[in-house]
Amino acid sequence: MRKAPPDFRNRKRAEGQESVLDAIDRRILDRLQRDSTISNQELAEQVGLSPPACLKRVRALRSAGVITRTVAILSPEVLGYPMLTVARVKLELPNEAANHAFEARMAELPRVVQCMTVAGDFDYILLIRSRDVGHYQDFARRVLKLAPGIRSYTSEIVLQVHKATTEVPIDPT
Amino acid sequence: MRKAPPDFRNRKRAEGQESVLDAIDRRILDRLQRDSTISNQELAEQVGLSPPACLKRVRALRSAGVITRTVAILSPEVLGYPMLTVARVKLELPNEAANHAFEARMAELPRVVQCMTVAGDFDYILLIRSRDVGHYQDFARRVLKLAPGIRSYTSEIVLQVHKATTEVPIDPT
DNA sequence: CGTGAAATATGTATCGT
DNA sequence: ACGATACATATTTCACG
Repeated sequence: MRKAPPDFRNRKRAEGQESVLDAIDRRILDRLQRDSTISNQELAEQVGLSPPACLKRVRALRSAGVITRTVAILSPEVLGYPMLTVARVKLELPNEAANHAFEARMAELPRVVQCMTVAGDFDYILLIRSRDVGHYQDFARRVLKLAPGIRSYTSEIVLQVHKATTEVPIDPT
Repeated sequence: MRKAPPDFRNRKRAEGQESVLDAIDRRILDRLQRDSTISNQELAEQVGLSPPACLKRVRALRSAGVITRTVAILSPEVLGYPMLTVARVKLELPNEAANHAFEARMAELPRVVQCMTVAGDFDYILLIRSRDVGHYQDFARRVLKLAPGIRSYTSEIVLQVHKATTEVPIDPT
């Protein structure tokens, strides 16, 4: 009972095709993931299409889920969250209920910007935004120490972010 | 001979003020970091301003560096990069030249989506996008094993991304 | 997919508070 | 200094070939 669009346009697929995106689609995506403030006119010109044709493709790319969303990226520093920490969490028991509870908790905390499971230790890796060290310590105590089913955790303070891109490789690199 | 706006509007600052953003600015940022496809008209209505006044604020927020950029977020899965890996790298000698060379190398590799230095071990943490396990192994051999000055590295395969937001906390949480 | 026209949004100027 | 109204310009978007 799936309802989402199963694939992108009626291009050749199901043949083990690697991608259903043609060169123009890739150029559109390349531009938009760098800067989506450009007008559709400008974009159309850059990719060699008329504005309506370009717009149709962008909309198709959206509804197909290739473009998941379009957002403004804000400066954490200016907004008072200059600190970034990588935390690793180990649960007591990796059972379904405990995992789900933990993930739901992380989902609702704005300071947790990333939460993922990694192979090997049945661990979570978190990226956490904080105002300062005290603010982080507060978070660690409130959320990590007291959270149900947490066995242990480690924190690593990020000294410098050298690269943090939202871009996904497009060309067959 | 400065030309860029030295600070954000002529609000009260230099008084050790924590922030120069008022409630309306925060509402603008809140909307735009969730979805920047809304028109300025719609945004203006939502924040209770006239379209020109709203536009002026958005532009000011941009040139002040509060909004750093506006981008389309693409689906790594659809684009053929479903795999995410966290790598930790330890350099032989944490000298200036080696660090800079490594950071420059990471900056130019599209598959490296994040690169940061963490306290404690003078280490790097990388987040790497790959097509599959073989593709990552290839990367690890070419980039991590053979990179000059690398002492050791570990890789952790991300099984599931539960949360990955580009949003920064706005309200005084 | 392109062209042309209608609908809509953006951007500017000016005035008022 | 900031916002609102009104007007001009530009872009988005629809219908059609």
